[in-house]
Amino acid sequence: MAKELAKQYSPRDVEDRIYQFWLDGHYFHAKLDPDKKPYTIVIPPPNITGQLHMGHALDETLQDILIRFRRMQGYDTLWLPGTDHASIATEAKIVESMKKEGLTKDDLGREGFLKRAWEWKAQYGGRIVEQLKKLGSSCDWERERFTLDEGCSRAVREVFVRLYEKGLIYRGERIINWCPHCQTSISDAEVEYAEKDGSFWHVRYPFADGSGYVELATTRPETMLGDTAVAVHPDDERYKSLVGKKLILPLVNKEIPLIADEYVEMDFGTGVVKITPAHDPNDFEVGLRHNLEVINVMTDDGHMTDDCGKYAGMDLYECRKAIVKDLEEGGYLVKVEPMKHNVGSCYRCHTTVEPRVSKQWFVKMEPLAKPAIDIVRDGTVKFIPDRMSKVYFNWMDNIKDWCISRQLWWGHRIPAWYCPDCGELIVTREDPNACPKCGCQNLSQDPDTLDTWFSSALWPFSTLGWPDKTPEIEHYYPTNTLVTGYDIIFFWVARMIFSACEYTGEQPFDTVLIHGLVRDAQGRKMSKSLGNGIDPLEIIDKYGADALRFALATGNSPGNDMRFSDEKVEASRNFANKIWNAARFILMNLDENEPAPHLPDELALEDKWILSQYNTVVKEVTDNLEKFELGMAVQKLYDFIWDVFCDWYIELAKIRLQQGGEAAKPARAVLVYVMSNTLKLLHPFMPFITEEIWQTLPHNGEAILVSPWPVYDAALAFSQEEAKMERIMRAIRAVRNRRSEMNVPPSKKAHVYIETADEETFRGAALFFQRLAYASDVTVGTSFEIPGSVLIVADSARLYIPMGELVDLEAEKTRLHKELENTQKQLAGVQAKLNNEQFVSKAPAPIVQNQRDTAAKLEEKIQMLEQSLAEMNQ
RNA sequence: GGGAGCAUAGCUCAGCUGGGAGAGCACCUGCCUUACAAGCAGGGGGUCACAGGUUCGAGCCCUGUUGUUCCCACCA
Repeated sequence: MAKELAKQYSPRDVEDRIYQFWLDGHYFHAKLDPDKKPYTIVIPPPNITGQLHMGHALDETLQDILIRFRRMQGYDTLWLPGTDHASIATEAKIVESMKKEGLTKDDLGREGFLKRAWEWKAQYGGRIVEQLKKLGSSCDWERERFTLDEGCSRAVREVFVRLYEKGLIYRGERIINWCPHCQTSISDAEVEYAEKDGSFWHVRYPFADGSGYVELATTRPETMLGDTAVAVHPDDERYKSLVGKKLILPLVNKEIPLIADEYVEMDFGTGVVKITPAHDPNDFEVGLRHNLEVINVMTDDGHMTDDCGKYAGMDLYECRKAIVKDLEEGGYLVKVEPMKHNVGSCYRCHTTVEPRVSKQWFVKMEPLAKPAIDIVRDGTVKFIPDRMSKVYFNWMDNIKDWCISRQLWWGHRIPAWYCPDCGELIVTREDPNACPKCGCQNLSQDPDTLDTWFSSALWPFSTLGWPDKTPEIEHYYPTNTLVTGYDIIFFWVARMIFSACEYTGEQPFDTVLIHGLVRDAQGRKMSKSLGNGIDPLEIIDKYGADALRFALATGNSPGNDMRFSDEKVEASRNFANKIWNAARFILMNLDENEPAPHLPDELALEDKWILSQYNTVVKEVTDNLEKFELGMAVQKLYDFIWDVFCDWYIELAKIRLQQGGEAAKPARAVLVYVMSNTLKLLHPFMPFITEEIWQTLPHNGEAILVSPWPVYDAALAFSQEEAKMERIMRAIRAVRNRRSEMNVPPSKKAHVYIETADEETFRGAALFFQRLAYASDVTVGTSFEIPGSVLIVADSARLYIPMGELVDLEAEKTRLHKELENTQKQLAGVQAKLNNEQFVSKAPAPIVQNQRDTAAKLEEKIQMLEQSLAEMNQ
């Protein structure tokens, strides 16, 4: 009985059903089986504010491929999913939604705000998770985590306290990056620099004693209100004698000193720099060296402070204009030059960040960085591709202290309390009731929260129960592979590595698989502002998740960006359809009681050939996957399934299938065997369609995703049969080729005479020629003389096809001459190599042998061509 | 200023430890050959950016040049 399948594969009818089937079977759930080797991946937790984009799609696809592969190989696999609370992004969203109701954070208060945030999380935080499922991600949803859940929060607290106790966390006034829009400090890593057009204002600062002035230049005139010195280089002859004199700060009319500091570059501009310790990192350092006053002129939301006189309350850019105008009117402005300079902006909201002195919490990085550098240098943690470790080293070698406090409410609150009476600072694992020093009970907790990345840094172990020694930590930690994009090596990967070294004493994972960005068809970064983003969900809807996954995996190599286009998905969709139809064909031909895949005792030549080819694919694909060469693995499967299995084997199998009876049995068995095992190899890449088809085919076991991964089988290596089959295939291609060149329609069949020394092989292949080379009849012999026939010379046979009226003897001669010449040229090339003493003695034996074989084939062909030409001339 | 990637067919890109120059799309020719026209068969098309070097042999390794993209640092 033939089972009926639709002519075209329809992912929509399959995917949700199959996914539910997997969920119902709890196949994704890690069983914590101590007898099995674990394989663990922790997901890069997407933001709860996130919408699935192509970057996620790629990231998830790669992880799912690895997890499914290892699961089938028999590992106890855990793919641990979860989401990130995304402090800045989420808080911004909540504030935004409150704004619509005319509410501010202060209106609601901290508690009210947090309540609202948790409500928002409950409503929308799961959206991204549902979207991940559409991709087919086989995460262990029963272990889903959230960076702000109880366990992760406990880990955060533990780490904070430990670092504090160790003296690696400190609080201090430092210059930090301030985002006036998000109204919080951000870390150095969170600033993006871009070159922008600006102006260079040249200004005169007069000496207090009226003895002239110095000229300096600035790109940010508004900061001059916070100037507390002007600096020159100590060796600068122009100014040496003037150092120590007082200058009048224009507009402010305050005296500031002219100081000497090596930081100043003599050759740049006028060699004079205004020093604003509160608003420039370098100036801050200068200020420390010279004990200068630090005057903050900017408010949290980017306006001038009340101390700024007439400029107070202006927004920075308003103020800049006003100051420039006043400088001009006061005769201080010398000139304005256009200038390109790098401006930092907030990675979340892209507002220009302002350097600003502020009291913040920092992690002392140097002691933490060292072990983290070593563990990568000694290979315990490997980056793929390797060059990414250079990016890592570069950052770690020049690491600066990490500003971890944020002036936000949504996040892990800093576990520090201040005593109003004695000023004691209390940092503890349990919330304190009273000051341990003076007993005061009126403690106040630090209002700040921690950088989101502080909790993400602990993700590989906080999710497994750390700091407790849970069975999960024991079994699944250290995890194995981390898959992520190169854009977050600093934010996340580096911080996980040093965190793991410090707190767990082990690497968080052994391999970091880095992928690139998914760009649009023109190679542009996908972005909201450009509106060129491609929605993975729309692609899934249109082409299916398998097609999307396949498109993302194909031609993708570690660390490199890739372009995404509809054409690519279409090609993948077509491939899915090809597989679907191959399955449909096989099913059409199966007996009602076809047994599960097994190999018959009697195998035909073509059976051995396909099994041998399949066997090679098993080996290579497994090998590729183990080496994280996913793009290569997928390419091999594509080629094998389409070009080898479908285009040749299925066509050859049709012969016996149509004969029916006993002849059909082994063909059916081999079809089912190769098909279902190839589906297994393809399953990590295209999970839905492979499961769907596998379930329809005769099979053992519950589901393909938990079926054993195929292994290389020496018993299936049939090299002689492969060689024989190749010979036949070459002859068939040669016939097709000739007929095509002569524009003979397929409907015009013709008798084919095969003249060969290897009669046995070709006699056995007679039906192949009928089926695949448009032969009406096939006669095999050692010598023929067929007048008025087309002559085709393959390397091991001459084929005559009588086609009377179509044959132009002279044209045939010319063609054969040309072919002879070409073949002779080829042979000459090969022989040149073989005659080279150096080549023969130095090249590896298999390479030399290969050249000898090629020469033999060419010689054989030349001989046949010459013979043919001689016969034609008679 | 420092570092990295990329440059292969008209387009997009594979090419793993050096030995066959490849795929998809596009193009041309012929086919509805009952699994698949989302298909089948055949075809054209490349100085592997340029110049040197190492090697029996280089798209691949080394040096330099050009073009291009990115990352880091940052001179006000």
